[in-house]
Amino acid sequence: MNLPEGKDKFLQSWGAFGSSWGVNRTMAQIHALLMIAPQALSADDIMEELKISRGNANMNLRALIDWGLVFKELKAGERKEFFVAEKDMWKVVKNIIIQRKKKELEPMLKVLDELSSVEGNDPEAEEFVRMIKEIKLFSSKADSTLDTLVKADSNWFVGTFMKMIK
Amino acid sequence: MNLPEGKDKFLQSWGAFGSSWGVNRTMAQIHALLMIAPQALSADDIMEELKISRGNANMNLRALIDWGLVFKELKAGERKEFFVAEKDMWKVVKNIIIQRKKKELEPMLKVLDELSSVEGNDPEAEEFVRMIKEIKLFSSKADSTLDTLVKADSNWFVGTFMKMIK
DNA sequence: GTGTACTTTCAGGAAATTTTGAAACTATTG
DNA sequence: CAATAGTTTCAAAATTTCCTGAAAGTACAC
Repeated sequence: MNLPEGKDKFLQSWGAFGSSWGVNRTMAQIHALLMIAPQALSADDIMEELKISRGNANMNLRALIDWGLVFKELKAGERKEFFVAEKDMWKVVKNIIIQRKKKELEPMLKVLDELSSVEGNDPEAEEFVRMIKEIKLFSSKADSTLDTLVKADSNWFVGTFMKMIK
Repeated sequence: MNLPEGKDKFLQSWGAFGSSWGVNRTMAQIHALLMIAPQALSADDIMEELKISRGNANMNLRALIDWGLVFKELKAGERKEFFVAEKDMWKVVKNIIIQRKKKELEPMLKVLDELSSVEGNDPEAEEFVRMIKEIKLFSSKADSTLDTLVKADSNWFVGTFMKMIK
């Protein structure tokens, strides 16, 4: 396979992959594009490669920066901004975990907490509270596990973890 | 908080949570409703509680059954079908992992494999292949880790895992 | 074999999400 | 400080995804 074909296939696949995980297609594609780029790209480069508007490029780049997956890079003598992606996969995944934990898991835990105080002694209320507590227990465990994972370092993960859990 | 309020809040939150993870809102809500139900519900019960159409209820119920998160239950003397959710959270998560691994992670791995054979010796092609290989390595590790996790049992996860990885 | 009770399907409509593009904004240059 | 180069914003349009409802399908009962 040659480069343009491969590149295109990667951009498509990464976009679709993101899509099915609740990340908008374009954001995933910009990320993909920057990950495989040998140097920093400008907004115009990205607009051209992905055939997207300036507004779209700008908004998704900012989101990627928020997530810690992309950085601005200023080139001496150039007025425009350039962008580079974090290329260490362990850091990429770590940042994604941190963000999604904060934006999705933690708010859910808070809701579950509130819900476990539902009153009532009919079977419906009892089952509700029982199940909420089971979900909460599980989610808290997942939350702490992710905390630990995020603190651990890359080598540990790729090297030791798999053997450990065998 | 009383039951109807709590129930509503849970259905809303679980729907939104699903949504942000690429699961359609209604599917997540049906799942939520069945998880907290003390007994099996019929399609009509679900339609009424969630104010959705028969078609919608039916399609999402089938998807949930596919995912191993919901089962049909036939009641003696009743012609209609009833539905119950898997209530063991560990099994719920395990089934979700199995399905998403199969439907999303594994196809991605296949694509990455094809892409790592891209030809070319300019810096762009070299960086492309280098990065694809890094992503593939990481993804394979994640894939095997999930395999191991799925084989492990609930007690092991909730009990030992956390201490182990500290 | 006909009626009845229920389930499934899917084309078209509705809703949610994403994208565009042009105007407003900001910063740098001469 | 005016001109230029670039970035950001956001209302409206485009697209994608989801839902509805009616028709077709299935299965049991009589």
